[in-house]
Amino acid sequence: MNISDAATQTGLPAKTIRYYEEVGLVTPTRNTNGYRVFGEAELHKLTFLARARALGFSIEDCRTLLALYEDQSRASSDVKRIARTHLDEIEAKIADLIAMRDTLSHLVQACAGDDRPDCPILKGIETTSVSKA
Amino acid sequence: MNISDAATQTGLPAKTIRYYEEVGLVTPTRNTNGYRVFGEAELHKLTFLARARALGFSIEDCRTLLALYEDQSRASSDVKRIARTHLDEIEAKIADLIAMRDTLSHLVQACAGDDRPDCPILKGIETTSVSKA
DNA sequence: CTTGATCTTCCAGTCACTGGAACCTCTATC
DNA sequence: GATAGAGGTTCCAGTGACTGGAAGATCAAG
Repeated sequence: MNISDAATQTGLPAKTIRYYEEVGLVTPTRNTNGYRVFGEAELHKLTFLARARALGFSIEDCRTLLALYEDQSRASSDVKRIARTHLDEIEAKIADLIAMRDTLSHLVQACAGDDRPDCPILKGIETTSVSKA
Repeated sequence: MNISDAATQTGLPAKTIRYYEEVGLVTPTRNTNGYRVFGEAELHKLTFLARARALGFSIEDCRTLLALYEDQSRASSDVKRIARTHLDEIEAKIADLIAMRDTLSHLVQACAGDDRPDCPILKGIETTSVSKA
């Protein structure tokens, strides 16, 4: 299986797959012509990576998760710790974004949005701070 | 006022202030010794930038907002359009993160997190996809 | 044999900083 | 005047995770 088929199968761009090889996440074999060949195992890994990335795990987290995924004697606590940490980061980001959204949506609502120069948004940016929870 | 005072006043790192000058957002004058000098106006701009960045506006958005902020004949609709677009992006990010969080928190809850290798998180990454709203 | 699609590598750019090196300037103390 | 330390300057490189594009090899079809 060539790279474009692997891309189609996994939903990842070919460029991204090459990048994953570059950083050592996958190691497809090579044909005599130099083309990458993706077998079952590599395809499986790529799918795993695509899903883990979609869940927001960093490349380094993915590297660790992939190692645990392949290690039949892993402890599930190792996986859970990584996931929990990541979950906390996601929660923190959500909280940040919600604070931003709340502040900004108030400002947007207060702005007439017409031809006049008077603008509560600009005034708000001048004076309002985003209050983190 | 030197850069470290400006940094203290605005809450921005000195490095960041230098960067803002590099990209043309502020233009402090210079002392005979080459040190940057920040007056009222530049300090005001830096504060505005710090707040706008805290609201998640990009540097390019900040550039536009700053121009509008300084333009006494601006139309508030120009500002509102930028803010609304940004607000939509924030909403989209929140939705993405919430989808991630929901998927991931289910997996974390399902995982025993002990010494055994059986791990619903890894299984979940294998099979679950993040469902966007 | 030619065309066009697909593959390869390599380099540069993205965004908004951040770290660090090398060097200059100011202020205070001896 | 020498010196130490704090603070300023520039410039270069790195971050994360790709992404775009150039230049060139290879393949499949007609």
